[in-house]
Amino acid sequence: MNPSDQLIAYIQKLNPLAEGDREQILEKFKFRKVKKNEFLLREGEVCNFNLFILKGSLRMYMVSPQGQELIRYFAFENKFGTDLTSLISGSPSNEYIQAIEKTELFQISKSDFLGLVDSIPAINRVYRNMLEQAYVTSQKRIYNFQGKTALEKLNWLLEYSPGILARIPSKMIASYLGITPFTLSRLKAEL
Amino acid sequence: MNPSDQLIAYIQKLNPLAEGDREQILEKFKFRKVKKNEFLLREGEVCNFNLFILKGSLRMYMVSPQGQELIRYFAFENKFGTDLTSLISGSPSNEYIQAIEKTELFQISKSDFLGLVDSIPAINRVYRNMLEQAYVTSQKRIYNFQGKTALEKLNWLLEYSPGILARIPSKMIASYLGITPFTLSRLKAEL
DNA sequence: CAAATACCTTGCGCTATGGCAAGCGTTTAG
DNA sequence: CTAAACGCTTGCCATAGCGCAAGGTATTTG
Repeated sequence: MNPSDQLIAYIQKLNPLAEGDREQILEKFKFRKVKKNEFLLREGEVCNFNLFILKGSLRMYMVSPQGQELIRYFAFENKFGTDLTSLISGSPSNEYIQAIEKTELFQISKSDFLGLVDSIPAINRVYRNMLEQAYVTSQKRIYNFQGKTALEKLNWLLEYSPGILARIPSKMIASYLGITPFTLSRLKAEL
Repeated sequence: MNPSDQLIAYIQKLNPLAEGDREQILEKFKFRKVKKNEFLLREGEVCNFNLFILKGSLRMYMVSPQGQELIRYFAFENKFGTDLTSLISGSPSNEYIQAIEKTELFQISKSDFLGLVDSIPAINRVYRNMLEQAYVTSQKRIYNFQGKTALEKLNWLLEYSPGILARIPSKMIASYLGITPFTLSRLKAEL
């Protein structure tokens, strides 16, 4: 499937498009290839774009005062990704967004995106869905990590995202789970 | 300050009210007193209301499959509180909402609230603020708990919510922090 | 292709936190 | 007002997970 069809298919799963919407939408989304480890956003920058991932994966993370990377989210193909907090507020981001693999994506500026949100009902629905999902996802993460052992957290991750261990460096999985790479390595040995 | 003024003051801090808005708003919010430990929502029920707390406090929590209570949020005076996930989706809640203290609040039905969101700009702003805050709060919680020790989590809580230890049972604080009451008790002894 | 780099694993000892039991103080309810 | 219930503390022991160091493997880069 070509990139444009992939995006349109995603949108149409949420809401049908009216005559002419397709062109209006595709006009604003810019295709972009990013290399492995390339940054799309760095701490301190204002996030003024939204991304739709076609192929590959990104990670969103912050760096703690002690210099430790804390991963908040892995974004794979057919997901929108951005730093919502910075996007909404217009304030500088606390996060980095970085490609984990060689990645292909569509990028749209904040103003173009918000324009489409207002003018095209299907995109309005996409945005609402993003906000709701973002909230629900973070709630789930809180509830599933609360007082859980490393093994329980790992099992939870593997359940809703099987195969992730083979795709993403263990180091990053550990950071996402809030455990050390050592502990993760030992757990994997017992699976 | 009387309850009506308290609510109106809260709203006006976000956005000014137009002529006649006050009456329209107050008409829809019902004053309600709840006893300590009284439930406002139970797991399995659909959350079709929004609450504004005038006095007292609520807790939102879920019960894990192992029967453990996991507290997500404490809501104090001058805060809106609801189960956003259930409210938005219309699906049954995974949470309980319970009064921690004797509490006075305003309750508004989902439909009345969404009506005001559409008809009164200031309320629209209130809702947007709720959504953004909800998301930002949960992000903060994730980042501040990730790989942190019990003491670090406690210090973080005390910083943004000093005095909470004197007001809320330790048991609940422990549940919120994801540690055992025993550990919390020991930490308090060292503060 | 080779050297350098990054990543993963594993062993060892240590510490923080959990689990449990007992005792105390305070709140609740008849 | 009293008994029961509940919540908090504290001691003791068990253990999960961390920190560090060393060695092996894979990946990157020139």
